[in-house]
Amino acid sequence: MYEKKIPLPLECGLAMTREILGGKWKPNLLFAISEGINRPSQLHRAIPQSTKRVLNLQLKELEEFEVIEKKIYHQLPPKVEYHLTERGETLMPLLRQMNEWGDKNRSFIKNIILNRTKVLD
Amino acid sequence: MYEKKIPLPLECGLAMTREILGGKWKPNLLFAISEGINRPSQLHRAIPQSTKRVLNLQLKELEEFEVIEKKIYHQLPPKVEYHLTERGETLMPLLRQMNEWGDKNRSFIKNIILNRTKVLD
DNA sequence: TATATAGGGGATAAAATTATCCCCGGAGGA
DNA sequence: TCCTCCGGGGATAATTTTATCCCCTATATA
Repeated sequence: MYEKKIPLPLECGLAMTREILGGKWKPNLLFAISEGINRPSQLHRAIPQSTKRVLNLQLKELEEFEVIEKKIYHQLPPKVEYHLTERGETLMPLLRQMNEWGDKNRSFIKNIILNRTKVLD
Repeated sequence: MYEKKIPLPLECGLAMTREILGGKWKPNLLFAISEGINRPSQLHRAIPQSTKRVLNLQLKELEEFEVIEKKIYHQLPPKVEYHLTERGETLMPLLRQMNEWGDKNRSFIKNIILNRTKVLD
């Protein structure tokens, strides 16, 4: 695991939340898991822009902070499931709000992004 | 401005919100501005872990997405104020929730972070 | 035998974000 | 004259995060 050289401010609530939800795919993973997409391969299919590898890394971090838990079925073929913990459930209202805000403002943001380069020529 | 090589998924609400709030100091800036800390120098004093430079960059991005607006008083010495736009106001519930969640879970997260290295020896 | 599925990770490259350094103009005070 | 404050930014380094590549076990199926 990567060890930060610049420590994060442990007194700041915003920084704490950022530490948990800051990963690029973490909100999507949590959302998907909350919707019953629990197995690694399913999650990868649900988020195909990412990679197995990256998703595994982010899942591991979510697990480290006990926001999700990993159930390993010792079978062959192997089976693994991720589920939200109680702590993880408390994040869902936040995630839903994020998703809503993004949806409501999408077209506006989209325009700004798409027009950035076009304005210059 | 940096131009992304990997485009962000414009269809995803979560990604949209991340695009706006993802910067390291953006939540803190918005929070501070909402509390009446409006001038650049004040903001820097409020967030001394960061730098004028970095704060300026992040403020500019927040401005680009019309989450804050910049009022320039053409005076000497110069005076500048940032204020939330209506769009920016709609982010505040989200930011407050982030802050609360982080506060409530701080001690737990703190322990995990602080014990990471200690466990190994 | 070859390919697909399930699960996984080490090593390294690339991308993206932050930080640092040092400079600018102009006003005011010691 | 020197230092402080207000505002700002270019250039570049450093840090941090993601992505890519390729390999692993084992079962099942064409």
